[in-house]
Amino acid sequence: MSSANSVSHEIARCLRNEILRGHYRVGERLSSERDLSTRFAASRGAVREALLQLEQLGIISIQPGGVRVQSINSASLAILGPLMALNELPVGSIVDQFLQVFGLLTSSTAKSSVEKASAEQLSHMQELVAKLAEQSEQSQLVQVMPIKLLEYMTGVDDNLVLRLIGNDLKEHFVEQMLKVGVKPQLQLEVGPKLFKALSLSLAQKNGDAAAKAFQEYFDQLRLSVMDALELKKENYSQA
Amino acid sequence: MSSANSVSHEIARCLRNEILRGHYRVGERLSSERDLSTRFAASRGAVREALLQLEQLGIISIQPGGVRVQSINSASLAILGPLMALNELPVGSIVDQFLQVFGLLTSSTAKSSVEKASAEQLSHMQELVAKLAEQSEQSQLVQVMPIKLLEYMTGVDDNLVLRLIGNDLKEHFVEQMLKVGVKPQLQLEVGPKLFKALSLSLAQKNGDAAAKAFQEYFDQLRLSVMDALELKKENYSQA
DNA sequence: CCTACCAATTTGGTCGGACCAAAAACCGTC
DNA sequence: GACGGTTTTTGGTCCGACCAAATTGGTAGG
Repeated sequence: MSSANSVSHEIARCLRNEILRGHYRVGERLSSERDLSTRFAASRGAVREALLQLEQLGIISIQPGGVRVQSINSASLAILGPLMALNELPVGSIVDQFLQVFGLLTSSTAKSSVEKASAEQLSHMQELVAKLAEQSEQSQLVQVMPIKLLEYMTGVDDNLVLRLIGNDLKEHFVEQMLKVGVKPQLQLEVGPKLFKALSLSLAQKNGDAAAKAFQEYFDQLRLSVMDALELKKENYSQA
Repeated sequence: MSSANSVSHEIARCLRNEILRGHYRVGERLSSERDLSTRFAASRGAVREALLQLEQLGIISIQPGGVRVQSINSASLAILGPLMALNELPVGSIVDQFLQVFGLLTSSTAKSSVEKASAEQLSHMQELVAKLAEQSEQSQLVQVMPIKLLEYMTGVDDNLVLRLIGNDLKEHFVEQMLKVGVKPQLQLEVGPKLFKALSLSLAQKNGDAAAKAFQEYFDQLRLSVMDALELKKENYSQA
């Protein structure tokens, strides 16, 4: 990112959270730029830049006469991150939905990439999978997700639309999960099972098999993440 | 949208197109805000607001010392629209990729919504399908895509992540295709086939069947759209 | 009492000039 | 040719001002 600590970004963050938390009703007018500049003890220019960001996120609509709050349902994908970062703990349902979609896209990418891959690329994927399998045997590292492999597959698939969605999804989510410190406890056999299935599907250049392997993996991951979230939640309520 | 005809938006549009057209190399420095304000005969404030928009799109990075161009691969999903609107005719490969992903997400939505739907919702979907089938028999209207049905299914599914992706995808694409005037000539039996399959899957509350129906429909649609694009392309090169 | 219309006010959009801190560019030195 | 310090450039912010469009509020008419 750029200067995320600038005044305008700070104002944007604040207003964004207020809106996401439901402090305003849909269609309601926000304070005027001048009032906001007073409230935040900032110049009107800074406020304008902040509002412009929120407009790009699709949560407000700037028009002569006033700034109006829009429904989150009509927002841009980029609000996902802020939405999940709202509370100390992301809302479970959204995380679940996220993993569902992410799994879907990942499976599709896997299928496509395996089918498109050259012999050379296939063997490189094999290498990556082997390395992952090795690591997973030695230690249950932070490395819950075979990100490297995924990125490589994304490159092979070369579907810009898919890549762009992945950008927004990853950027605003993965880091968020890591920050919260959710460490899903996958069943021990889930990882190796994925790698074995992947290795096989690569050897056979079977895209559907690769897709299915990822799909099953993500289903397990979803369950684990939800469990981990539950656990965290209890800890919070105790503290 | 808001005041899309404002100076700052106009500057943003111009610079955006330049970047997307590859007038700058990745990492290259853009002109300074002051120089840009001279070039566009605008105030520095307007230029700043324009740059801020491009930053939100993820195609530039603003930092003290200079504005740098970023790779489109690391951009946000929101550049899809502008990317396709670059030339009179959108690039075929992107349209293809788009329809691929859109079909995938639609199928997923269909599956989920059918499985989640209440009896009431199911019957409403049946109605919509019936209405569509009726229309498709009478006339080959503009109505290539059962948008109404899709929106309703999205509502039933109630997956925010999916909905947000859909927002960005639809907003920037569907209107674009309509503007260009691409009218895919679907095989006559494709539409009715979809409706029949959908109706059946609804009656049986079979999500997988609904998903499959949409998948096949989109596969056909993809082919038709690509053909239509080819045709348009030839017309252009003749003119 | 409600409606339609008109004026005053508010609001966003733009401009110009100014200052600061950080980064980049430059240049002399070793 | 490489290093370190100075100068310049660049983004970040602020202030005050003007315009046009939208909102608001009051007024006259039904």
